[in-house]
Amino acid sequence: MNTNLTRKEQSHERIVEVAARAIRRAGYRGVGVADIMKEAGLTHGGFYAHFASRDALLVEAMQRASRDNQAALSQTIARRMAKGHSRFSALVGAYLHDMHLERVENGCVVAALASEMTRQGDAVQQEARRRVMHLLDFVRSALPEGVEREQAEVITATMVGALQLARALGGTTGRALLAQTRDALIQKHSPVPVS
Amino acid sequence: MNTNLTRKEQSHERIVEVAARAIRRAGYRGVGVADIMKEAGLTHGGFYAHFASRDALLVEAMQRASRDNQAALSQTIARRMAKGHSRFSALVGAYLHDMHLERVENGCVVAALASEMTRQGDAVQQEARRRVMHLLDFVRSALPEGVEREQAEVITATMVGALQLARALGGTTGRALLAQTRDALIQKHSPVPVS
DNA sequence: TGTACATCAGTGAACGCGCGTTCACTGATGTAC
DNA sequence: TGTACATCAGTGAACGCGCGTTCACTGATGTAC
Repeated sequence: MNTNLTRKEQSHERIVEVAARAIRRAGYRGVGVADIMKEAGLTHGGFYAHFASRDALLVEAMQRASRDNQAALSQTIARRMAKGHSRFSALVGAYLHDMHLERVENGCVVAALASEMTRQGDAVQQEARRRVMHLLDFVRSALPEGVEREQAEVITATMVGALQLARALGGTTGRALLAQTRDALIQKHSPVPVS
Repeated sequence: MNTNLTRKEQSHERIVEVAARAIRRAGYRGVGVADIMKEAGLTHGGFYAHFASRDALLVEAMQRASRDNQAALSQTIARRMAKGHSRFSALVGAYLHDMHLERVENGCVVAALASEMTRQGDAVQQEARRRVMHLLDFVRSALPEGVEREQAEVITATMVGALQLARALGGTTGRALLAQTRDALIQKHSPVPVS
């Protein structure tokens, strides 16, 4: 943790970090202000010295969740590329990894919250749009040569949908759906078509 | 409405119907028991003469939403097939219709609630799994000849994900993502490959 | 056909609980001289 | 270096509100004779 930060800035960071995990685990409405503050080692009264409202925290938490997740994905992708994977198959393998079935709180914020996004206040919805756009950019930048840029939208939809359905199904069925989707995406967009 | 039903059964049906729309519009936690009863023309006190708990209503509401939506989809698909579409392109066109961007409350219950499913009580989660399985069956039964049955999982994931992302993005961007996904799915699984 | 009673379906007040937000206060940290 | 004071960051009680659930009661419907 950066020690150049004020005592208050450190608390702020801690609250946002806790919230970034909490909203992915429990949903936008799943965890209260008091719980988040407690998990950050504080009491709930101080909350409004840090944020204008609960929604303001949600906005920062989404940014943080998105940043952390894409950093983690980038690392995994780099590792896989070092082992000989293409950038694209590394992305698909990392995003649709079995680990993300259980560990929702460390995963993609879009997949964790997609169906709730349209039901939030204006500020949260606006940030949600940005997070979706950002995910689209991330996928777009990993597309193989020769694949139309617009395919990023379809691929992202497929990955987000697959992760959600696999989580909802759970168990063996869920893992099978995830594996099926991984294979289909990688095969379809592999540089050398199998025909 | 079936007149063979008791007065009480008619009320029950009405409550479930209202709830089936409410959960898709506002999420599992978005509408209270009192609101639902009011919209059904009743007062909240009578609720527990109809359901053991709020969760019990959610289970019935999901079944109802699923049934209603698949009936509507089937009709639309039949109309499109009569105009010369293949069953599969009729399904994709119906499911990913622009209309469903706004009209969440009449749309697919899985797309409306996917990311919230893992956060519900046991009974609701179990019913959610059934709804996902049912949607997979529905898509599977519309696959073109020669397409592997397992592709239903990938196609369903793509459609559910696309609808959610398009809703979250909203406006022109959302409609573009939806159109892109429609085209890609229909082209990929068209009986005569364009190559 | 009419009367007396039982059952049914729904009413509305109330309870307990949790939540977002506010606020007067406290102890720690930083600053001026 | 030490003292006096201001500012900062956080505390914890309290408020208002909405929600799921319970329950004693009421008016309507059905049934027995």
